[in-house]
Amino acid sequence: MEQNIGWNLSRAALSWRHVVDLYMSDLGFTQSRWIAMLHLKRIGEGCTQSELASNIGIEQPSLIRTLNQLCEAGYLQRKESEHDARCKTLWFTSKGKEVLQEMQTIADQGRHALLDGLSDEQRELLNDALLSIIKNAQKMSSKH
Amino acid sequence: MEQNIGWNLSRAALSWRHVVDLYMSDLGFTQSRWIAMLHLKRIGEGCTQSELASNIGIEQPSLIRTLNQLCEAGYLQRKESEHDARCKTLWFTSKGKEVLQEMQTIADQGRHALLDGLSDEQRELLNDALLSIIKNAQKMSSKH
DNA sequence: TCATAATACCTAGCATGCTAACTAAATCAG
DNA sequence: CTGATTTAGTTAGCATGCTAGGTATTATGA
Repeated sequence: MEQNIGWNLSRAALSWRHVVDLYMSDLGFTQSRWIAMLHLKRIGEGCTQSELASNIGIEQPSLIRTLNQLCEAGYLQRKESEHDARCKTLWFTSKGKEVLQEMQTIADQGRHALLDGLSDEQRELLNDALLSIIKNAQKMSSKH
Repeated sequence: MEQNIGWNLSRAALSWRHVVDLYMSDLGFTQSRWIAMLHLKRIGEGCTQSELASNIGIEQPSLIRTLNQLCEAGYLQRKESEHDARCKTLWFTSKGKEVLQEMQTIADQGRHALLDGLSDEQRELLNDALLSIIKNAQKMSSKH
């Protein structure tokens, strides 16, 4: 039973992503794009790409592909930084600002439905267990 | 806090995979290849590709790429089925049989380390929560 | 029996994470 | 000041899941 826990983790994460993608597809967003948009909103426009990547917890190259798509789709804009010629800062377009609220609503609804049947306590225990696994993984990766 | 649970799920699953890949890389296996090998061992040589995919819980095209790699690397062999010309059956090579035991050991060690700090009860609750999410996701996907 | 549906395998291409390695710019150290 | 290191952004390519769609074979049903 416990032998499947890693696989179940993987399946649960994939299922979650597919459901979010399904619900966001009406808006034209996938999970990674939605995550990037909401994190940018949270830390504030004008941050650099590497700041956003670090805030989300992914590597820069993973983020750049997503940013390219969001810029192409007209939700974001890159601007050269005035202080540091290496940096580019990120800004919402007006189109981008418009979808933020609706995106948040859909994400909340999806999460609500996916966690249906789990008590508040169970959700908390789940989250704690996930954080514990992430922490253990970091330790193990850095040792290797 | 609860807002991050989906993202934490995703990070935990990815971290898990990367740790397994790290430990398996000495053997030349990645998570998906290891999963395919162990599931085949469990259900028995001679099954068809679609049986294995269904047993693992992935779609056929996802499995086929992995099987190609395992066959190329000399761990598995495909044979035409005698009863049904559409099917191919899967068999371990002697090289494949040799690594099975070691693979299982490494996987067990990795899981042990990743779950370090979680009690038996917490592990069970985690697993239950994951299964619940997977079930909810299936319901939601089929409705759309 | 013969057309239609279902099944098995496969290819092609998307989505998303990663590492490796490049360029340009800033910073630091001798 | 100049060479070495660090940082930001990028491209290239691997790993893995998926769906869509094609081909061959089997099963089904009128």
